[in-house]
Order: sequence, then structure tokens, then C-alpha cells
Amino acid sequence: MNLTATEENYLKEIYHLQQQGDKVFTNQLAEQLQTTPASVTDMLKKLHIKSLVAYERYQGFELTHTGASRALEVIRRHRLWEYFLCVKLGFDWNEVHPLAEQLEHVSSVALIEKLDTYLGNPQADPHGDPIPDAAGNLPAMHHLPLTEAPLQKAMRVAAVANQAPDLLDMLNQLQIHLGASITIRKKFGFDGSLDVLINRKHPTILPETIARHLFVQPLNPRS
Amino acid sequence: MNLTATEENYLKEIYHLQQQGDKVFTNQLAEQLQTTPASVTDMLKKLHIKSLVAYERYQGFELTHTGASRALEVIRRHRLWEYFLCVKLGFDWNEVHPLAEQLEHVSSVALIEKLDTYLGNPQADPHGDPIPDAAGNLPAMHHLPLTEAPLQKAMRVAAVANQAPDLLDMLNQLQIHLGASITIRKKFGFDGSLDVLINRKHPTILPETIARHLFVQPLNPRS
DNA sequence: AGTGATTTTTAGATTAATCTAAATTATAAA
DNA sequence: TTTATAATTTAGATTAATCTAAAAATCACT
Repeated sequence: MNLTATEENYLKEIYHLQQQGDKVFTNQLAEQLQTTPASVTDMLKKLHIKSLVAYERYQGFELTHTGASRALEVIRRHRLWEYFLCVKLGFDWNEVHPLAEQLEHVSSVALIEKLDTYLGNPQADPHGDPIPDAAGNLPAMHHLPLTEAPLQKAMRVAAVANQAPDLLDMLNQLQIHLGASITIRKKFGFDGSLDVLINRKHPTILPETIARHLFVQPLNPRS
Repeated sequence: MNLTATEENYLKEIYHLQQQGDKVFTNQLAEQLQTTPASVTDMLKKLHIKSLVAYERYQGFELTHTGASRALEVIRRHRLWEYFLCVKLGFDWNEVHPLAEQLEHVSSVALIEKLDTYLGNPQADPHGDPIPDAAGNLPAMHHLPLTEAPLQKAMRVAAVANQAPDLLDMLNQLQIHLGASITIRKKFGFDGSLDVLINRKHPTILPETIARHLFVQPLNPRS
């Protein structure tokens, strides 16, 4: 069955929220989608009837198998377009999210498969987020949050877990891009801030609010 | 002011209908948009209030200067996406129209300008239709309909004035693509059918219903 | 277990786009 | 110039998505 752009957005957000704690709640989703709890309830009833979410009033909800698979299709489209916008059209990584939000709702299997081929079947989008394949499988990523990385060990930035343009803009300033090297020199107990070396050259204090969104991997990953 | 996808579609169709006879009428537009005359009237009132069409009840209507300029923006986006789909993604010219109908409504000036640059500022889409520049100027094309081309003279196919997949499919079969050569050997007075030579090799009878949609130019155009 | 605060849902409207059926205006032909 | 036909508009509903305000359910704490 065909979904509206709005329905697709709901599924996508529910999917993302499920990544941290399996049940999702009305207010949580309303905030994420910048809408009211009442609107969320309305939409949930509809998605429930379509068997895309498992929903019981007042009890929270989660995607059904079908719902998750539809969500992954949208995420696949979103990330492929982001990749296209950066790599082919030369957009900066902090500009592509809102454009991909629009492009992801263009519905055509043939279009996405040809785009994927044209781009060379990329594994991750410009923020390092994995791109599901046509069957909905997510390539495994071996990341850990920078806040949990070992001290004194150079790590490679592999993903940024937040698309906020302001964050990406700040990372640009700090010369932190995908592939950049970060070495933690000291962790401050007071607020979790990190004293780091960026690209083996620039010492910087990284607030925990930033570090939390950075995902890294060892410089020579084997597994 | 921002327009909805529906409003953009109305403007685009009005623009196309104005190309043949300046005033446009309700039923005409309703048929083109596959909707009812009542819906057209509703929308016209809205577009009139927004100063995009000059409209007086029962008297037909036409685009204002602003309306025409907005229509050309949509046409520009449509044709650039068609070009992208054919040239970069490898779609066939008879498949791209419905996809471009969706992509054309993604609104971002930056996106279209980067796409245009990436494609090398093409002058025409895969059907030979000229692509307006960012300022809304249409590159002049020097075409004439095949039905009015001289006899015994090899002509180059420069445009197809109808996107119907069935027509394009038929042209594929006949080996008529953009750039193909057509020589009219005889014109039948009975129904206007043409006896032609395609690509200097294949003699074929071309019904007037097909010929009407083909636009050609002399093989070595100077002007 | 009782109660106050929080979360969620319902009730009732609103806006954009659409439709059908009825009424109105224009047009063309006798 | 009347009148039948065709084109267009209006009136009144419908559907999807949204909202505010009020009601209901759950939760958390004493």
C-alpha cells in the first residue's frame, strides 16, 4: 500500500526513537516531529489500522515488522540522496538533511535502485550513518561513542549521530570531519568534557554535549 | 510566497496550454489535469487572489507575469531532472516524465543551481524541449513540425512535443531518437501520412498522428 | 491506597484539495 | 430574439492532516 509523505515521516521517526528503548511514547514523538500530542494520537490510530505500528492506548507503541521495513525504505532513500547531494552536487554535509527530507518521499523503486548503482552502492551517508540495502539490511558498523573511547589512542571519526546544522557547522570549525583523527588526552570528571587532539595537531576542549554525538573506531579496524 | 505542489502543477499546465492560443478555459485545464471543472474553478480563485492568474468568471484566464515566471521555474526543474534521469541514471526517455513530475516539486534554489552546474548547463531535456535558465529565459529553438518540413531533404529530429509513454515507446521501435535523420519521400493527400526514410535506411509509413509530434531541423543548422 | 501531576486521548474545528449535483451564464442555431 | 446546448460556477460534502481545549487514564509519592 502507498504511504503519504506524512505517514513515512512518522514511521521514520518511530524507527529512530526505537533505537534507544524499544517502546515509543506520544509526547516523545510529538516533540521529535514538532507537532502536538493530539496529532500524534490521530496518526497512530491510522498507522495501527494499516498494521504498521503495534499500538494500545496509553501504553506506548512500536513498529510492526512491516512498519519497520517501510521505515527502512525511507531511511535508505534519505541516506542515498544525502550521499548524492554531497558527493555529486558538492553540498556541505550540514546542508543536505533538509533537502533529503524532501527527496526521500519521491516514490519509485527503479529510481532508488538506479541511484544506488550510480553512486556505487555506498555503505554510509555523509554523516557516517549506514545505508540499508534494498532488502532492508543495515551494514554493521563498529563504532563506539567518543565518550567511551580509550584514552591516548588515536581514533577515526566514523559517524555523527545528530544532523543538526548547528552541530555540523561547529564540527566544520573544529576541523572534525568523517575520517578525522581524534585522540583523547584527558577526561574531566566535572562535566565529562574531553581534552582532545584533533588530527594529531590541534589541542581542543570538547564539551560532553558535542562528544556524545561523535562515533569513532580504531584507526586500523580489522573486524 | 511558497506554492503547494498542486498550485505548481496548475501553473505549469496553464503555461503549456497558453502556448497554443493565449486564453485558457476551465474544461480544457480540467481535462489536462485529470480533474473536474469544479476543482479547476476553486483553484483559479485561489491563484487569482495570489495574483498568479488573470481570471474573470466565465471568460477564461491566463498567467500574470509573476505566474508565468513561477511556471517557468517549475518547467526548469522538471526538465533538468529529466535530463539527470536519462543521462546520469540511464533511464529511457519514455520513463522519466512521471518521475520528474515528483522531483520538480522539491523546492530549493541551491539544489537546482547545483544540479544545473553538475549536468553542464544543458540546453534541452531528453525530448528536445528547451530548459529555461535561472532567470526564466527559454533558449530559442529552430524547429519545425515534420508535417511542414520540405520533401526529399534529410532532417534531424530535434524534439518530441508529447511525453506520452506510448508514443515514445513507438518511436523507440521505429528507431526514431533525438538526432535521428528523417527524409520525407512522399506526402499522402488522403490523411496526411508520410512515406519517410529513417536514418537513411528504413522506409516507413508515418501516420500523421505521429508526425505531428515530431519537430525537426535542417541537418546543418547555421542560425 | 489516595491524590496530585503528568501523559494521553477525545471532541470539535480548521485548511487544502477534491468531488457530485444543481444553478447560472454564455453561445450558437433556428 | 428566443431557446436549446454547452461551459462554468456555486453549494454542500468528504478526506487528510492539523490544532486547541477539555476529559480520561496512568504514574509516582507519601
